[in-house]
Amino acid sequence: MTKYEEEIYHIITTSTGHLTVEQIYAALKKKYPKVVLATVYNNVNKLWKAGLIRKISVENMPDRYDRVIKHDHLVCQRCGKLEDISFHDLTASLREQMGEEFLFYDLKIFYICQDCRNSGLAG
Amino acid sequence: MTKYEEEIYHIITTSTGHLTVEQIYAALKKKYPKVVLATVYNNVNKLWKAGLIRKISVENMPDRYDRVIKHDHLVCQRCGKLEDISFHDLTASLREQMGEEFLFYDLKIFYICQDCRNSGLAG
DNA sequence: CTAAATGCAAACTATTTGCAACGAT
DNA sequence: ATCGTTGCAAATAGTTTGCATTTAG
Repeated sequence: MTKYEEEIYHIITTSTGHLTVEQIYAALKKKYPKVVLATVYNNVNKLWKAGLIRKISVENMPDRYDRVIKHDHLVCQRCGKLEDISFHDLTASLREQMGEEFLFYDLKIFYICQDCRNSGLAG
Repeated sequence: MTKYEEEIYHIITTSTGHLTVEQIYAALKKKYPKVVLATVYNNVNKLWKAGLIRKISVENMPDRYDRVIKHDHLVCQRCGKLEDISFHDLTASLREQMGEEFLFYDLKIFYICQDCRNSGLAG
């Protein structure tokens, strides 16, 4: 692992923030002011292809990166905030219903987070 | 509903193909050669905001559009192909585990489709 | 020395926006 | 007349690529 790869991996896996490339870039820049965005993209892709980090795509937002340990996600439909949550594992049940092996599954629950519910705009 | 809105809605809901904007555009152009891409984007967004169609984001591919009737998705990790599948409904179980209401959930199962498994490149 | 990683700019893909012209009330 | 829709071009966001330079083994 190169310096940046290691650092980026560290940033992603120690944050609970489900960071975007821009956010990783900003964090990395504090320590290495000369780094450029493309380097972050390159490294994030490398880590992802190596299976060391997880990529999360949500409609209408930039991709975010996360630890690979198995867990599900709660997505606020209003502000886009992402939180980890671990529901009962579905692997066995899904495999049985499918009648076939699969690689992994991705479960997202969309809701309105407490912050958004509080900050008015009822609905 | 305008002419295009209606037509686009029709294309999306009668296809099983989980079409991208480009594909919708191509289909629409056969009937209305003068339509432009931006119009497809605008209408697709309008339909989506109105809750009439569903948007599907998968890592590393353009968004696709689908019917709104509740169902899950099978995604081929290799070629990106998307298929519908309906697993046992998880709503009650998730709500119970969450202890809170949510809007909806999104379940994707990643696998290698038969076509990809056949066409060599073992693994 | 060599191969891989980085900085940088340019390219590219997907998508959105501004605006003038058009079309349907 | 008015207001939303369309065509069109330009802008933007997110991401990838090519290449010369730097860095690490």
